[in-house]
Formats: sequence, structure tokens, C-alpha cells
Amino acid sequence: MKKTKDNLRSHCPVNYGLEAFGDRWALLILRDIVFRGKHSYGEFLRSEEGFSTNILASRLDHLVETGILRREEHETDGRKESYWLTEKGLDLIPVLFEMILWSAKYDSQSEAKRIMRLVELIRDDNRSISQKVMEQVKRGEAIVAEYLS
Amino acid sequence: MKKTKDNLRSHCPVNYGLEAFGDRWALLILRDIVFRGKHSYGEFLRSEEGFSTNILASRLDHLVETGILRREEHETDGRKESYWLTEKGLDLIPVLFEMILWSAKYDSQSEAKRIMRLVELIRDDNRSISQKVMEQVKRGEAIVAEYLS
DNA sequence: ATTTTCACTTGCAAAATGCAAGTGAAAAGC
DNA sequence: GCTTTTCACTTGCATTTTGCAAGTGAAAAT
Repeated sequence: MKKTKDNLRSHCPVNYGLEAFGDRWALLILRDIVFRGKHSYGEFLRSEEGFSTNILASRLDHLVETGILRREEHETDGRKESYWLTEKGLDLIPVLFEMILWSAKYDSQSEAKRIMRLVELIRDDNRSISQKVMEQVKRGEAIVAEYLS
Repeated sequence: MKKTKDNLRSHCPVNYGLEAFGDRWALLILRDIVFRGKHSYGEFLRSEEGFSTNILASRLDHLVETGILRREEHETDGRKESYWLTEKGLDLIPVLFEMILWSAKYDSQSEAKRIMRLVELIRDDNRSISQKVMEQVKRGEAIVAEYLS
């Protein structure tokens, strides 16, 4: 299909989001960073959903290009690069959380059952729990452990 | 990659959502129903992002299978079928809204600027505006007009 | 009775994905 | 310091998904 000069199908806000992170992998990377404190290519690769190496590389590139992730050299290990959420990426946390709420409701086998305390906090006030989590993630903390019941 | 017996990569709530609506088209169909009151194949086809006919058909099938849409015979026109959001589909409205909020913030050319009243309502309290919109959509109303400024 | 509308399907080309096997540079081990 | 291992990718190729254009069959409109 025809695209606007900036290579988007449209500037509809729903479409803008889809073009940035609307594929099968982007939000899994986000999840790994937020919930598991992962930051490197190798760590993402070990996710249970099984990235293939080239796809992971291309998704990371895309997320860096769209300004959701920032690539940094690892402080001590020169082979590694690490990936961090930018402000734009951190602001996806409320979207991620709203999605978790939906899945928790409709997937009877959801692993969300293991973090019901967090699910209830989201239901009660997504905005403020997201804000809190954004601060933690900024500091490089993984959040899943503290909500495991 | 290997999948669980129910054909999901995992029961991580993020992944569950991605498998249900994590592609470039599903949420555009949702948008067309919610904002524009569309309900038929032909109406979806006319969206500015340009579905191809076979992809639209396969997405609609998938959304019906996953229980997000319900297919109904058109009351008067026997050629048409119409598509309606189920409860499960209506519950995606808060996700859609959270996404709109994000795009409104980061796309400088966002068409969300045309519905800033709604954007502010979402920012202020996504849960209650979503609830209200869910009721309207259930009745088959398109919501965009009333928020155009 | 014929034409138009509608919701798709089919066939094929092009793009994206997935797998297995590299590659090159830095770190670790000896 | 020489070799091996680890790490972050890339490359080549098969498979799957997407996209375009051209049908098809049934119901509605003329």
C-alpha cells in the first residue's frame, strides 16, 4: 500500500503504535526488560518463546530506530552491548500492563495468576503503579520477583 | 519454535495478547468498529491503511476464532455478514485507549490531535471512559464524531 | 432477466520469518 | 601469549506470510 513520506501507512494513533511495536516480538523484549531485568542480546535470546537470532537482531534495530530502546556499550565487557528503555519506551509500560490485565481475565491458564498482587494494583490504578515501575526499571531493577506470590 | 498443546508459544500474559491481536491489522479492525461504527467486510476494506482482501478475510476469521469478534447475518441484506465485538473484544478498548495516549504523546503529526477531549479523558481516567464507550459500542454507536473538536 | 453489489477465494510474486551454520572481536583459561 | 570460549551478531537458504489482481457465486437492485 501507499505510505506517507515518513513511511507510515497513516497517522492514526492506533496505526502509529502498530507500526512501532505491533508485531509478535517487540513487546516480549519490553517484558523481558521490565519484568526480568534483561538488557543484552544473549539474555533476550534465552526467552521461552524462542527468538531466532536474525529476527531478534532486526527487532532490536527497529526499536532503537523508533526511539523505544537505547543501545549502550557494556561498562566492563567490550563484547556486550546493552539495551535500555528510553522515556518513549518506559511510557509503553501502561500499555503493557493493560494488556496483562486483559490476558489475565481471558486466559484461564495465564501465568498472570502468579502475580495477582500486581494485576490487582493495575486494575485499581494503572497510572500510579506504572509510574512506580517506570522508576524501578530506569534504575535497572527487575520487578517480577517482588510480586510473585 | 515448539508450542504448548493449545498452540501458544507460552501462557505469559503478554504473549497471550500478542497471539490474539498482535499483528499489523487486528487493532485497526477494532478501531474501525469502535470509532467509526463499521461492521461489515466492505466497510473495513475501505480503511485508509488499505487491507488486501484475503488478509482482511483471514484476520476476521482469526478474531472470530479467538472470541474477540462475533459474526452475524445482516438483518435485511442476505449477502452481508456483520461483525460485532464480544465482551472479550470490548475489554480491549482500554488497551486501545492506552495505545492512543502513547501515540498522541510521541507522534507529532498524530491525528489524535483532532480528538484531544477524548485523549484527556483517557489520561484522566481510562477505566471510566472505557466503560462508557463500551456501552456505546455495544449499542452499535460510532464514537469519533462526538469528540471531534 | 440482466446488471451490480457484496463477501469472499484463488493464484502467483514478493517480503518476512525461521533455522543452521558461520564470523570476527573481546574475554577467560592455561 | 596462545588457545579456547563467549558474545553479538551475519549469511544463506527453505518455509511461511503478505500483498496484488483477477476471479466466483449468491443475493439485491434495476
